[in-house]
Amino acid sequence: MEWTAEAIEMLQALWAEGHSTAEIGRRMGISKNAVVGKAHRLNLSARPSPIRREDSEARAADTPRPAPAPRVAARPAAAAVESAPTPSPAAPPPRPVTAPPVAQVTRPAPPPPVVRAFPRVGARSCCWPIGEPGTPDFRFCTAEATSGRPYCAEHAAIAYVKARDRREDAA
DNA sequence: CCCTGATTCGC
DNA sequence: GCGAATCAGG
Repeated sequence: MEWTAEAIEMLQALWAEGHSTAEIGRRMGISKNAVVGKAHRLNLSARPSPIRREDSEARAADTPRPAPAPRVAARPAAAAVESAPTPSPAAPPPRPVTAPPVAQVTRPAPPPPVVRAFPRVGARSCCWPIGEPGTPDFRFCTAEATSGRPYCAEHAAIAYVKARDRREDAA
């Protein structure tokens, strides 16, 4: 693979659009390894990795436990329905009266409702890039994005390809 | 087995 | 520098 300036820009553009490395590879006709390798070399490796490579033995001795990870539940509406915890049909365990008297003094403050009032989720502009990123005439598509998609209908058709058989397309 | 990204290492 | 092989997790 000859990494021309154009190729690198395309890689960065697709990378910035959030495509997977394999997807970028497909769109550019190269392997995902090439994409990952180049991205790594370009120091733009910033995508959330599914895995964590760290030796667990070295840090086993001193586990500082930096943060208790206060599970901030965001996402108000979407995709929160199906993961609802099943309420146990059995009766709730009666609190034994022998509970330590000072145990419940410090009640954790109830988390404030994280209801972000989204301005309008369904009516944003298409974010399909027009032109070469970094050049003065670079802009984004001004059409209205379809609901739930970052692109307008026209560009969504280009951006989203059929799940199978997407070996090559309009790149 | 499909996917994901990360790292290694011969070239 | 490159990327296939490999690793590691979902």
